[in-house]
Parts: sequence; C-alpha cells; structure tokens
Amino acid sequence: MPELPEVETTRRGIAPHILGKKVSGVVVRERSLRWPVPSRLPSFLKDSTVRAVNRRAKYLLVETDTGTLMIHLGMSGSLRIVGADQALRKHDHVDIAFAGGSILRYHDPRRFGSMHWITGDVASHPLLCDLGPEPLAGEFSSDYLVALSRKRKAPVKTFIMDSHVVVGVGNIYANEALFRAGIRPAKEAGKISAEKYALLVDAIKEILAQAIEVGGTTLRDFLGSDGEPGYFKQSLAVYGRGGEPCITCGTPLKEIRLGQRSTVYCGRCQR
DNA sequence: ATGCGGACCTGTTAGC
DNA sequence: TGCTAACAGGTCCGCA
Repeated sequence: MPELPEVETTRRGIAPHILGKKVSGVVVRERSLRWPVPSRLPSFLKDSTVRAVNRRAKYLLVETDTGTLMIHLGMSGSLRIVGADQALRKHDHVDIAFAGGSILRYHDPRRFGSMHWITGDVASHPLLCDLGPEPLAGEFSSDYLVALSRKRKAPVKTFIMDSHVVVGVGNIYANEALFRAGIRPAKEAGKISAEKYALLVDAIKEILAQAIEVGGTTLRDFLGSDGEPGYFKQSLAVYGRGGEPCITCGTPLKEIRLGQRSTVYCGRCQR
C-alpha cells in the first residue's frame, strides 16, 4: 500500500495517539522482516516516552527520549492503533503497547518492511544518509533535476524513482506524474529539457500533495478496524489502465516494463 | 559512478 | 471449479 502519501497519512494518523505516551511493553511475534527486528527492541523501548513522530522518505521516525524507532512499511505494511482487546490477525508482527492501554500494531504480510532502533544522529543512519531531497521540499526543483540528470542514460521514470535522486516517488505516482507532465517514461533522463523538468517537478509536488490531502480524510479510520488510506479512490489517469483510452485524447494507453515495474503511458500525449 | 537484475515474501488475480 | 503462474504499492545489494 504505502507510497509516500500513505506513509504520511499513517504518520498523521498515529501521532496523536502515541505522542507523550510511555511504552509499557513490546511484543515481537515475527522478527524476520526485511532486516531482523532487533532482539532487544522490547528492552530498548520499554518505559521510554514518545516525543515526536516524523518522516524521512518513506521511513517513519518514532522519536522517544531514549532513541528513535525507524519503521518502513515496505510493500504491504501498515500500522494501526488498536485496543488491548483487538483480536490478532495473521501477519500482526509487532505490538507496541502504551500506558493507558492503546497498542500500535504493525501488520505486514510480505514482510518487506523493517524496524530499526537508532541512538544518536538519525540523519546519519546508513539507510538515510545518502537519500535525495524530499519531493515537497523547495530544494527539489527543476534546476536540481536538470543538473543531476545530465549524462544520465537511464529512463526518466527510473531516474525519478531512484531514492538517491528524490525520495518518495513510487511506481504509481511516477506513472501519474509523467503523464501530467507529458513526458514519455522511457526517454533518457539526460535528454529531457529544463522546461519539461519544470513541468515534472510541479506534477510530482501536486500529485503527492493532493494524495496526502485525500489520505487525510480517512485519518479517523486509524482507530477502527479499517486502516485503509484513501488513495484507491483517487482518480488515476494511467496507472492500472493499460489498453484503456487516454483521458485526454482517447488513444489506447500503452503498457511496458521499465526496471521490472509496470509502466503505462499515452504514446500521443507523452513525448 | 551508473545501470541492471536478483533478492526478499505472501496474497490476489489472470489464464488454462 | 480448481490449479498454476504471474504479478503487486519498495528498495537494497552485488555485479558488469
């Protein structure tokens, strides 16, 4: 589920329920996520108090007074706030219980997600220190993309999905942003004009910001049984629509694979 | 340095 | 209807 808007929605959904709360206990039922969950995580977290819930790229950073829990949701992870009486589902791998009775429950069928415990400087963690800028930050600009892309031969879609270039642009939004900007996904990153990159940057920012807003409408659901963020409802112009007519010109959308990811575009509107 | 393919997993869907 | 294969929203790593 999680692209950046879903991670941000999750952050906003869980933050009010855990800020200022003290951890009363941690249960790890399945350690083998993408990287092993630290075996001492329960002792690290026990009795520490949540001071902030931040996000860097698609990592959630639960900052406590003794260290930071870094969570990635991978392809299929989700976090929900549940009561102590909430029945366990399959793939509920980790519970973090707080004084007062609420539980932050991590669920992840494919186990591509991860949990790390960080003490010291969070930004210098190996998984964070080489990341590109946040897409919604001012430093992510057409000037930046132009400068970085010269001499790059990779397809522009692959380029903007590279977390060293910019974080948080997953497969769905890469497809959608390239459609909005009128850029063919397979075109060499280094051959895209500054004008086109300006359109692309605007498209990425707009789409992500919109998706976060839409996700925001489902925040209340984080307390209930339905933790599904709302991006499915969002109208997608190309993703998942291969062979169907382009919403602009009616031409059937093409579907190809780039870097083993499904890529959909309009051969007429995107050049 | 860059770019590509493989790897990690389970659940759902498409196709025979 | 039932079995099998292909595919799915991420991203790190190793190799060319």
